[in-house]
Amino acid sequence: MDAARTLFLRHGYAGTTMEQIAAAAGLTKRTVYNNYGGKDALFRQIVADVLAYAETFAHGLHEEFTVGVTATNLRVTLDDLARRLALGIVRPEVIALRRLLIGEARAFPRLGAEYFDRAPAQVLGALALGFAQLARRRLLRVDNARRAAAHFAYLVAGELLDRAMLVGTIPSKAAIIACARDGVETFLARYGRTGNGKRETGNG
Amino acid sequence: MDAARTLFLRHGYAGTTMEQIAAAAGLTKRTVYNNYGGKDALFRQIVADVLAYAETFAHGLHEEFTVGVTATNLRVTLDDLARRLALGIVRPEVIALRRLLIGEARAFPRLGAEYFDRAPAQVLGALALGFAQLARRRLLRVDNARRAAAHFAYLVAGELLDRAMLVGTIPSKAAIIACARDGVETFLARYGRTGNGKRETGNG
DNA sequence: ATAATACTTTACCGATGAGTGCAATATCCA
DNA sequence: TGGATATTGCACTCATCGGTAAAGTATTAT
Repeated sequence: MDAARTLFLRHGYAGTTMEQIAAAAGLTKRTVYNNYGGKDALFRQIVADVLAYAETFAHGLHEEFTVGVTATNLRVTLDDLARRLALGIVRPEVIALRRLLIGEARAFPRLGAEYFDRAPAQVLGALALGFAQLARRRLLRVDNARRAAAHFAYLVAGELLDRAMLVGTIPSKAAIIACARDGVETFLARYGRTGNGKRETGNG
Repeated sequence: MDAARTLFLRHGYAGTTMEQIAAAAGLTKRTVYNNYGGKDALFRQIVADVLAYAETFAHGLHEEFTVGVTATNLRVTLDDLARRLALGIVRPEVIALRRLLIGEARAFPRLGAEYFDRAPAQVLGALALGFAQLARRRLLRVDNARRAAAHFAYLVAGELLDRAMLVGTIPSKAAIIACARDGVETFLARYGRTGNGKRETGNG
């Protein structure tokens, strides 16, 4: 399984042969067929495993996100959250998985949607939950928590993600952190209560 | 060429055979080989053509973007720009092209980067140019025009694009317009001069 | 020891599809 | 009409790769 996951992520579905998988695993093609029942099933199982792992990342974001947040440390909390989010999204394995799922979307039409529901959507859900809580505590001004979550996520990582998906190169850590911080800046300009952001918006 | 483009975008590179292309074009496989020299060359040429077309869309955004903009119509101008941008990005052909390039990134490593440079980067460049002009005319407060352009673009279309890429479904026009308008809202909260981003309630 | 199970080896099948050779035929232009 | 060029039809090669067959070999439990 480890061998298959590595090979699929590195060389894609069509670019990986069952013999390569068997060789990398120290097994024989026949054994792989006996245990995992064909390339399709093997691939699906591996994707399912990776998705389960990706889900834990999404849930991990919710931890320590709302507890202990005050008006004074809100910005630094969001900065930290944004940095973790951006660094998590543009990780090479994540990009490889996304590219893999998009590339095999015709052969496996369900997997892309399943990934979206179990990773990005979970992240957005966790963010929305947190923002709603912060809004209830008057630390943010959020009318539509879900929309705010999307704005946060794609402000912070949208460009990096898009570029990484198309170009295939992972941006530098410094660039990621800069994007994250500036994304929070814009986020707080709209959703922060006056006094949180660097500047205030004309409130009506 | 038309036949090949359609087939490649619809069924992918590996999912399209030279015979299908020839049949769709009313030609013979042999003739296609005589004129276009193999599947690789044909594919590259088609992508090049589509990229040239995509570039015109990017440049088209710059038109009527800065001229005639005043403090009073800034918001509606940006709303219109955002709507055009979002509608342009999530068009089925665009999504299909992006998925195609990502899927074939291993066979054609350059094409993804070339697409990024000729379409999204051109859009970001045009936006940055326009925002810089508007900042010079004191209609926006933009410190980093390039970053502002990225924020604008991915606020407006980031989530739609990401979802479309993974799930493969095109969002409804109403959803696109709502995203565009709310993205402008957040954009103006940071980059608008006080008095432009007035209404932060009653979205959707 | 013995029987059941799992793994290995090697060879093979079948399908697919890119690309080619070549002679016959159509099309076009002067 | 004649000659150059483009197109066709068809059979063919070559390579890849998923998947299978069958017989032999290790492992393990009882």
